[in-house]
Amino acid sequence: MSVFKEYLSIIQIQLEVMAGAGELPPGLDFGRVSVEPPREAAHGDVSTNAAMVLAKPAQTNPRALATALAARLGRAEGVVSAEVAGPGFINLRLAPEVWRAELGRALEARERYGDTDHGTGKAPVNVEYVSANPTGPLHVGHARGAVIGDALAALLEKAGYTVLREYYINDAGAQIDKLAFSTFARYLEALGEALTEESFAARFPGMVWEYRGEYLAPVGAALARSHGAALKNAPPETWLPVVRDFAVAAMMALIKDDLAALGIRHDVFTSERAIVAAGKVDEALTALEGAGHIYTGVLEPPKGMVLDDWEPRPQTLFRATAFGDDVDRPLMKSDGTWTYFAADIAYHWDKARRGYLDQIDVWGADHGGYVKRMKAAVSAVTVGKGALDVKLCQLVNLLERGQPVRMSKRAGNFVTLREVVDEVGKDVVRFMMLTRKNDAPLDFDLAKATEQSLDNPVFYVQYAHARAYSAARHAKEAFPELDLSLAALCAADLSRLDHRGELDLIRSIAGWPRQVEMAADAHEPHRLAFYLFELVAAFHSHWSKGNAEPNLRFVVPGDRALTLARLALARGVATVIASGLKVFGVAAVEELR
RNA sequence: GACCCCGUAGCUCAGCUGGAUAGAGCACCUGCCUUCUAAGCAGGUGGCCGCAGGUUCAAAUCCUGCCGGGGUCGCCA
Repeated sequence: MSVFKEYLSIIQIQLEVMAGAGELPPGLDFGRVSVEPPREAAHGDVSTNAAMVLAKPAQTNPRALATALAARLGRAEGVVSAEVAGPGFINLRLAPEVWRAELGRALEARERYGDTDHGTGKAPVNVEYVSANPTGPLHVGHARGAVIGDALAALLEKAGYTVLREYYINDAGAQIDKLAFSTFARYLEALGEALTEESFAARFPGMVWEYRGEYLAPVGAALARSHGAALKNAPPETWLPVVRDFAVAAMMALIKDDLAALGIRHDVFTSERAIVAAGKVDEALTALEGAGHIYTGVLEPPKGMVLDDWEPRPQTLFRATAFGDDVDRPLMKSDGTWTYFAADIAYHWDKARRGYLDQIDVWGADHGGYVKRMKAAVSAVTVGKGALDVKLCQLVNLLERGQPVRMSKRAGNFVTLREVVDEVGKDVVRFMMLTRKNDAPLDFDLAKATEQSLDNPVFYVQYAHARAYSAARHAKEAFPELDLSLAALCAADLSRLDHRGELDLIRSIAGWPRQVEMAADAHEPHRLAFYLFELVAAFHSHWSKGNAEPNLRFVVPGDRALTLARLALARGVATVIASGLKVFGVAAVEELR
């Protein structure tokens, strides 16, 4: 339990007492009462809005209620002072022991510090991310969704939720046929029959050679090795299913390798084709039909757009408008096969049926137009019990010293995720992807990402972690026999930490559990990056005070007890950094090179 | 035309489930290395929070309407 939650509960108890004494009407809802650090540190340690949110329902004025409550809180354990301020805030100043005790808890918890039971007992959460089409290697845009999804999953787990990480393989549809044809071209090439764009078009009328990248060459060669020339002169009907499966398997292997290089893992890979083949689309849609959410109708063309080939046509439609969407959405193509949306409904229905009513999808921003209908669908298939949150990831602008790196997927020379990871390392890629909120565009400068300076937040944070351990190494020189085990640090006399900068640092550390909870509630892992940045800045700042005032250094020759206490503080900072970096999947190093 | 995202310091962005005097980095200016890592720190300059209304004790935050940038728009995935 964080310090803030602890005092929230103390405040609630005092409010109950006041209600019992007739000072407040019975049955008030304390749900909006919050306890947080005041914006200005000068105002105190923790602040509550209790009087302001309860004044109206209690039919009193905020300052009067605040005064009465503050009088009681002033007598609570650990409270040094309780003051009414502004329109009715109550600012509490807590005894240093309260904060020092929290530092002790952080040390004992180690990387698990900040873990909460916030999500314990709640519905398990399904986080779906990456879900790139298996038609080629991942590029940097995919990396963003991958990292955000992975970090969000870890964050939710830290907050006590049960989480399943899932990847939806879009292995059905026209794109996959194009992949198969493109692979077949490479197969012919491997057999000595290199195609040109013209000969490809002549041989496969109506099909374009979509995926021209070199990465399919080894797949074509492997196909030639395993099937020889057997497919060479067969008609497409014969080889298509074979090549399709072969190519998809090869692409998924490629993608999983790319993900592994980034340290991303999934618990479950679900195939779109398997969903369709298992009849789940029919099942899901039958359920929707039974509920009256499906009908045959004619859609209006979108206004303000020119669509030459628009023909009004009766279609099978999902009544998405009943669930907040703008128009009803088609489920069946004119050739009688399901639309992508229909399969996706079945997929989300399947997730819900597996027990995941709480679903999160991480998508690229180009899918923004799809959000409402999918939320509508989840709402419909779960009969209102489920909820879908969609995190849209904006573009990543890849830069090299401020200049855009050209990316052209068509020419087949787009910058792959693998290239970027090889150049700057997975930790850097991961952290950088989390330094912006998902719906803001992200500039990713390859040169800055490897710089060791304040420009590079990854370095700045890791540097602080390394510094904390560096202090311990130096302490070993001053006190060769000093026991620096975690147990010894936990047993340190923390009351020696009484400098303002030290107490500020402890308060920052103590804010970590609250940050985790807020970030988890908002489904926004990037918030932790900003918090870590602030914590680390405070640490560097305090550290540097030792330059001018040697008595503030972490290692104080001649005072082993003080040194031990300060090393405990440094370790506390390192603990929170490690705890945060673990959520991000980034290594916390003890030494920089 | 509709829908979604964005608009905060010269630049890149936090803050947005309403709270006190709106923050950080970069850039620019001024300081600090016989030193536990100066790979850093301290200070300064810099704001009609896109515009206009509304709700509220309280609005950068919520609502409405505009303006500007991006994305998407039946049988692509």
